[in-house]
Amino acid sequence: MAQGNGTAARILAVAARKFYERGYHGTNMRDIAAEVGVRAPSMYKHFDAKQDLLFAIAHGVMVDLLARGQEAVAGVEDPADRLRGLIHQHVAFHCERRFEAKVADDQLHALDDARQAEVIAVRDDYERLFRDAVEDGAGRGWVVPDAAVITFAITTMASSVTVWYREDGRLAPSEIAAAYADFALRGVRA
Amino acid sequence: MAQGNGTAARILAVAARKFYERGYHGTNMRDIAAEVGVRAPSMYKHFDAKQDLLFAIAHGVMVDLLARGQEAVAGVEDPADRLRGLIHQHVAFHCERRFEAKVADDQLHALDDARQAEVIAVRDDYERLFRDAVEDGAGRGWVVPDAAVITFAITTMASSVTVWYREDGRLAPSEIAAAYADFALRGVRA
DNA sequence: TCACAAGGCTAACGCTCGGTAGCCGAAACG
DNA sequence: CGTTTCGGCTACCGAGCGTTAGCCTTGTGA
Repeated sequence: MAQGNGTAARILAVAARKFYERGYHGTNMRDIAAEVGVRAPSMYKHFDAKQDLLFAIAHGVMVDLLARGQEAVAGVEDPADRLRGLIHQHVAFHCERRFEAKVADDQLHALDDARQAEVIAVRDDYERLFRDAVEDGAGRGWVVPDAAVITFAITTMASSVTVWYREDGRLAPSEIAAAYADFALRGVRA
Repeated sequence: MAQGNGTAARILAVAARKFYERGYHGTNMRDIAAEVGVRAPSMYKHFDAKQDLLFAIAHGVMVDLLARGQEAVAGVEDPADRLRGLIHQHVAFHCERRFEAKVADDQLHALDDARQAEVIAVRDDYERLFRDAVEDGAGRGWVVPDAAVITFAITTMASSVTVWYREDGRLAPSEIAAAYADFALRGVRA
């Protein structure tokens, strides 16, 4: 989420959690406002429409995710190292920002076509980081029956931490990330 | 979906696809009715409330899934064979009934507590089939840092076909199922 | 000091939604 | 052959929704 404790940032933080819990259409502006500590009309001083909240959340988290993914692979040659770094970063990120991340995964259908396409374009760039690593690996003898299928399997599996991760849970994000990375890498390497 | 071409069955089939595409709260009764070829009030001759549609879809698909899972492991001793059979059946099922299956995964929040609990109870029984296989495997030297985490990773990954599988696609359900099962089994075995 | 911008508030609008009331034709059944 | 059931329909209701209008207080800068 955008930094800061300003009202706009708090609105986005609350909206992300509500959209995560009940979906975009299952959440109303009055509920968000109440939890922010404000009345619904006041939110329109910060955002023009409810859909802008969803777009800000989904687009913002995808842009951050892409940037972190690009950092993770920068200068790394070996595809196994690249894939491991990507998975590790992906899982840790999805633990720490699980509300926004899951909203960006599941609630895009509520955006109009143009904005949905804008978010998806960023997501496609991000997924390409994974697919490139998998395809490079396939060229070096990994077991990859279908690069798209395997790539999607890995990212989906790694995203699933958004469902169950808890800050006060038994496992730290980096432990979970390591477990997933190990699992996936064993899965593709002969 | 329940068999038959009766109006009730057609309502459920359309509702499942609409809930899949736009979510429960993003779908209205008039839209479902229009696609069934009927007016909204007529649907109340078959179901008492909108939520009953969601429950019928989610509970129905989970009950069927559990039954098929139990068949898949019946009489199979080796945990690797059991896990492979479970994944194979899970993936094929999620291809063939992707609308209902994804609705049962993602839309439970829209059910009241009692019905949500009822669906979750069936889902828990189903997941236990997988966890038992993973734990048995862990007892035989598989690489399982955390049985719950690995089990959830496998089922989530295998469920993800609901997002992209197409009936007219390049890969048949059983091919996809085999790819996932291979990947997962390599992931857990030393 | 005073104008203005920022950011709260209350009141309320117009629309959409899930659901109900009640009518009607056709099929099933005694 | 009459009657009941089934499953459509139209008309409509009441609630809740996103959003707007317009007012007021507070802080800021000329």
